Amino acid sequence: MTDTLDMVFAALADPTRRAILSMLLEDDMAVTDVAEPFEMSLAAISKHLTLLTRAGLISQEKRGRVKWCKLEPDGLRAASVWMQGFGQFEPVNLDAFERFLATEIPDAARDDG
Amino acid sequence: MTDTLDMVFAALADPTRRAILSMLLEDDMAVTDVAEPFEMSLAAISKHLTLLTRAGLISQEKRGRVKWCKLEPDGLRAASVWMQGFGQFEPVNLDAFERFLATEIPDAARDDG
DNA sequence: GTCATATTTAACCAAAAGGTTGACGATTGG
DNA sequence: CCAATCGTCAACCTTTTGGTTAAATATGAC
Repeated sequence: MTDTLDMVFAALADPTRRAILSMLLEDDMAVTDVAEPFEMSLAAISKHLTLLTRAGLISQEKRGRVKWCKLEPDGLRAASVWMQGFGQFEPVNLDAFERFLATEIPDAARDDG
Repeated sequence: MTDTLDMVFAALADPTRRAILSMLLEDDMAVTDVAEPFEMSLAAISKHLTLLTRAGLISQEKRGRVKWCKLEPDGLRAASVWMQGFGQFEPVNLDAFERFLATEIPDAARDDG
């Protein structure tokens, strides 16, 4: 599963990972905090996060001993374009979406603090 | 995997199934004809088609001994909506998000379109 | 009726997915 | 330094996925 579309769609196929993405929509989070609401081990969440990172849907940056997870909305672009091919759907307007995040959810749109 | 989004995204995660959907974009096809370009048994393709049907992405209608496969683009809608919002359980953001849809993506915000 | 065609089902298999626990390396704080 | 915290890795397990082949079912053609 090295193809981008394969990885993105597979990443989205799991409800835990979709929930993680929704959480990250509000704000960047540390791995431990991402894991907190789930009834599942930290190791399992860590694997989900690795998979989301490889799919390009999030990025992870280590600061001190804490690893911060950040949504990468642009990771959806290839999938969105593919779905557009089916006609009747509008593309996900990611540029506009990021502007939306910046104005409506200032914390989540921080670039560098 | 009974959740609709799970099934749709999982269905899209396989390159064979995406190729099948692309083929059906051009025209309805019989199972045998769908299978023809693939280097894989007819039984395998039959399973892929069953999965696509359960995900709501295609429908199959038997006429005589031939089973016709037809694209159901509307099956992508839930996935498309999820991707637009990148998640849906943020009550605070919903109003703003709909305003966002209305201004940036007029077509997608139609209720009866 | 018999044979060919279209498709599914059953039994099987290897590999991948998703989870567990426990040990480990890195970092921070007292 | 020592202990606690953060996160990953390794080993393992079970279930699902994606494929195979062979047999079965249903229909059409002659």
